[in-house]
Amino acid sequence: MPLPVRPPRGYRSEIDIKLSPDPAGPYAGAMPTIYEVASLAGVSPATVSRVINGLPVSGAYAERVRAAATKLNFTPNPTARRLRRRSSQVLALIIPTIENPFFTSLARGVEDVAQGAGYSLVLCDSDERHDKESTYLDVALAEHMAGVVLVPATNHPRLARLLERRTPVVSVDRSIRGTEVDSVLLDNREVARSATERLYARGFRRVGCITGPRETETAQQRADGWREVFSRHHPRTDPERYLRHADFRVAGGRDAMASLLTTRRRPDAVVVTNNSMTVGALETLQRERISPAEMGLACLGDLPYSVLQRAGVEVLPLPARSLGAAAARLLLDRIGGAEGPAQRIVLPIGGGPAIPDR
Amino acid sequence: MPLPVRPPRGYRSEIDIKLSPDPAGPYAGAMPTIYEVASLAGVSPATVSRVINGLPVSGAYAERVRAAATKLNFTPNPTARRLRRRSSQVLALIIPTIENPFFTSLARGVEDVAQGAGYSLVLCDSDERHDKESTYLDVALAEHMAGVVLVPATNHPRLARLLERRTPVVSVDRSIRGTEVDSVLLDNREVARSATERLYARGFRRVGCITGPRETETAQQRADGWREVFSRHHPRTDPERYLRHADFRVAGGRDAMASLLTTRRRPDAVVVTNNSMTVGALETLQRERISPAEMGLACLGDLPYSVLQRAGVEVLPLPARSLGAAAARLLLDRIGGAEGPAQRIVLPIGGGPAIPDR
DNA sequence: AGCTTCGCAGGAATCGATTTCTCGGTCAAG
DNA sequence: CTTGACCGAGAAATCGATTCCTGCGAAGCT
Repeated sequence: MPLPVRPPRGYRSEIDIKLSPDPAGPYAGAMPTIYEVASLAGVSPATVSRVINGLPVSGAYAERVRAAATKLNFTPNPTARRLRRRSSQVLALIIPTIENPFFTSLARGVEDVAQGAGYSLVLCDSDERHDKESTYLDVALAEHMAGVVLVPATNHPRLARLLERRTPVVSVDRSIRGTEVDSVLLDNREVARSATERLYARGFRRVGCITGPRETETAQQRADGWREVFSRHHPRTDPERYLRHADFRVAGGRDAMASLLTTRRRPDAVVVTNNSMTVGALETLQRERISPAEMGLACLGDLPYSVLQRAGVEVLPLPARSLGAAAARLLLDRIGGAEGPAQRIVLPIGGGPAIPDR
Repeated sequence: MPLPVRPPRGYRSEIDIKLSPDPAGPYAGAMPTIYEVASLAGVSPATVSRVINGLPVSGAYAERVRAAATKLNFTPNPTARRLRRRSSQVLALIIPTIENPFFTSLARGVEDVAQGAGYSLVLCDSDERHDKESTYLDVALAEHMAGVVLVPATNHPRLARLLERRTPVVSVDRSIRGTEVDSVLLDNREVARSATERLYARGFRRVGCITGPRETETAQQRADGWREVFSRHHPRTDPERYLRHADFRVAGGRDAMASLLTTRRRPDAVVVTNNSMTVGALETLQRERISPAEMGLACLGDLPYSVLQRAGVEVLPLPARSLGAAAARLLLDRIGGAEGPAQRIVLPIGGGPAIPDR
């Protein structure tokens, strides 16, 4: 039985023909390689590789290889494999902040699916910054990641190089303009509409809105949904008087609410378009000793531990986990070779399955 | 000027001597390699490597290489580098759940430091499960990660193989028994003591305690701190009557509080040893319509957005971010080759710098 | 001037797996 | 019985960077 060309690592064969382990060497405790498995099984490394990857190998050989691999507790070195294959079993997930539970839920959704399909996940926090986002996209490229799930921090993430290399990218929660990329989104307009309706249904007379930055798509869509219902109730009032743009953070919500309170004929209820800003809005209300009856609040998105509910806030949970799961499934499809134009999946907001299970 | 031995990828040189780009080939859009840089600079790949890694190279050559690298926008392929060097610039952070803000803050702390030192971070969620934790540890091993920051899900994480390979591991928040591993911990006993004292200071007469699982070290230590103060106030009472073990989750806190309420001569205040259980405890109290004055609560750890504070809970914030940062610094020291016995860093709870800055 | 030393760049081996190519052997058809 | 197709395993190239080793040339020393 011929030995592999290269002596297995940790063995010396230059002068001694007899191969002997070198336990004092720098490789003590290292993982076995395919060469060691091949040598133990009395086959070539190529055959071991074939067995591992399920390529046709005659039964007897396959059995010997499997036995040897088990005995040595062999795991293929993912780095070597990645170098050769030019691809890996790793996905990147880039979120704007790990500290908002909405995104951690989304991350769970992605992870569940990735995990189930044998992929690892690298979680990256772009901190809502274009530069950090770009850096992580470069990392994904350099690391030959199999795909990227991206919650874009800006309207124009730097995807060009990634797409050139045909690395699948799926955007979640926010879409990307001008680039053909799959996306999984919420029906933001509908959620906002529904939140506004609920406040009117509860008897409030004039419902204002606090939304996110002007240039952010989700913020606009949610404001649009509110505006639609508002205008129906107050056809002769300019809705913009009752709309505030903030930054999707606690402090922004705080200030926006303070500003709304000073409005002439101020609103008696407010739709706040994300969870963090609602916390800020609540803070202002509590500071001003304004009760939930005097000023109704609706919040798009949830905060765990029912904080908001307890304060009398009308909460419209968003399916963050489903969003992540759907994005991951779409990404895996593309990685699996699915062709066709970029898809745009809009999740129903009422709960229910994200996309049909397979 | 001799050409490199291997023709650069994407070029053919078998029949034509003239090297010409092959834009239709499968490598369109691929990243440049060190061979291409070498060829453009008219030097050997070895020299390019030296320049990139800051090894001594004469000025003129170095300049040519740098120019070529810049022109081609060259980034060394981390996979190839990792294979050769048998190590990477990636850290793993394994936390029990991404959905507890305590751990996301901790993650931020780790990330800040890692990022600053040029390391990437892979965030893994063990879901408090031994098997998932083991899997991630195996991944860290196989991926040649530079080090691991671990919040152990169990008392005996399977670190053996990682340590054999001399991969540095730092445990955070919870320590590991019987294994020589650096750890960064909180003074759990002191935090609990302090929380208990505060409730007595506020005038409560009998302070009970809800802590985590019996076999969890942090749960024990925190219970010990409470027990110490309790026994000082009630020398002739068996503290165990006023102690409940739950599971560190919301439901556990809910049930434990319900159980405490039925105690003969029930407590008029309770120290709850983590944030999630406090939410559960609050739920029970609100369901029973028991006011904050009737039943005081203290919580070890924070929940963002001041939920707890608003409910009259005495909150003792824990320095999660510092914990993560300190762990990361310790890990980077070890990666940098720091020798010596395993360290055990206990952070002060009052805030202030985690460990002296350098 | 001759010899050693030293610095520095190139050649080639190397990391560990995958994959193409090659070739010996088997079987079927002529 | 010979020849061609085919199957399957081994040999070797390959992925892209690092690093050991060799050797050239310049500088220093006697």
